[in-house]
Amino acid sequence: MKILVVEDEVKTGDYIKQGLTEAGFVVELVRNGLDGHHKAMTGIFELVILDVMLPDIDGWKIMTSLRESKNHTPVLFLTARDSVKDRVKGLELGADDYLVKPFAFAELLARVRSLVRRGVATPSNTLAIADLQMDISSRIVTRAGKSIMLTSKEFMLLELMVRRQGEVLPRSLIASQVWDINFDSDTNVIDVAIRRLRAKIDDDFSPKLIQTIRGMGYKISAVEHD
Amino acid sequence: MKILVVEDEVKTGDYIKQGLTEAGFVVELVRNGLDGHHKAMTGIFELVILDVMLPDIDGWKIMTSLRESKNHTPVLFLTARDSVKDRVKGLELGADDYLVKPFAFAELLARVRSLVRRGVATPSNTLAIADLQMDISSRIVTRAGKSIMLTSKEFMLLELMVRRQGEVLPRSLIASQVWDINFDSDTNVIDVAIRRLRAKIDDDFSPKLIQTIRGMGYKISAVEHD
DNA sequence: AGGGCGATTACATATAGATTACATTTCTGT
DNA sequence: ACAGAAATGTAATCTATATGTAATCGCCCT
Repeated sequence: MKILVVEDEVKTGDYIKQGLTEAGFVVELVRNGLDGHHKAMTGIFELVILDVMLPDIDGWKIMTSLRESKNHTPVLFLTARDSVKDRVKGLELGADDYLVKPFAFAELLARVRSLVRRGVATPSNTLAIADLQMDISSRIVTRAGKSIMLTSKEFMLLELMVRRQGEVLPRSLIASQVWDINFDSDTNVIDVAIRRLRAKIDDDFSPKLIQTIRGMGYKISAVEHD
Repeated sequence: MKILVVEDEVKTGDYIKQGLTEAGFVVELVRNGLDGHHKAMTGIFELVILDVMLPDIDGWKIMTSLRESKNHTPVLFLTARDSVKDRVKGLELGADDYLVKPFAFAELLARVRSLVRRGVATPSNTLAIADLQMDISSRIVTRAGKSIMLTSKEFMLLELMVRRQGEVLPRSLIASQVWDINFDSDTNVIDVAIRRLRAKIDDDFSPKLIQTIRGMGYKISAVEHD
């Protein structure tokens, strides 16, 4: 659930980042159009929040360029007050929604949620695998009926794995989705995080959900392999 | 809770906003139909006050569109003259009330209060969680039968949390719903407010209702976790 | 058997939130 | 209009803990 925010105003950017992070998203904040464009093109984001007014490349160009290269990541525009033209223009270029500054956070969150939901198949806000259940909005995780408290990182990690259950997730993928993108490879945060997660959800009595695929990464699945 | 006012006449708009703010509501004022419509659609408002006569999209259209997309936020119309046709039209479209301009502010306030209290989400005007009860209109809160006096901010905060019990509410969301904070992330008003609320409703004897979800926000729920 | 990968553990540190005291603003009653 | 009280916001300090780092262990695998 990664969101890219391209915003040059420091305060606004920080505000958005913090808020969305609290709401459970992984947020990457970039303060200029060039980097923004570059990052957006990688396509690993589920949503791009784009300020129209940027010092270098403006929001429209990024948007246009994105769509030209068949990138259909939902885009939410931030426009200045009193520029109805801008909003119309944005929607014509293929933006999915817009927001007029200044805005209340609740409003941003509402829009983000609706855009993200549209993109991904999340009918309800609960995920499950075997006897493990996770409710995204209340952040309650249960295994065999017993409720489990997870920390923020643990929760994000588990959410990612359950969303893509059955797949083997390379460390690099996990790193880019749960941690910040530029990641020095000589760290073992992920291993440690997995360890901590296992300690909480895979006790000795039930079948192990998290498997290690040596040399490849980690996988979560209901059936145990040898 | 939050009220959206869509009104193009500057003077009237400011007047309404100021009055309602003084009456303890959080008010968002928008001066054209396009933005008004857009904002109303987010559904974060408890009431929408709509001027019928707007330069771009008129009030009826906004209303209709809102109802078409299953948005049942109460709507209060402001009409220019007392034409029975208009009144009927409005009510047919699903408006909840109307007011003829010019009006005395006291009158507006009375209607607003009655609409807000019987909001869709609250068939009765009491909310409850575990052994805590809150009567919205009389503003009486009791825990285990014992009545508790809350200040205005405390009440709004609790009301928000109880209305969305079980959900984790990010600080920024709380800020935008209970305070009129938009871009001021470096304040700890919310933490302090929570502290004060806890002191009143979560004593040492009964199970704690308000939980802190580190890095995420706060949540109110009947069941305690470890 | 040994090289490499992952598991495990202990530790350091950064940070979020709790708490408290104080300042300021708003309300109330005369 | 004023004084005093109550509510609310600000700031500083304290505390708990989430998370990252690094060092060591263990065990597959060819």
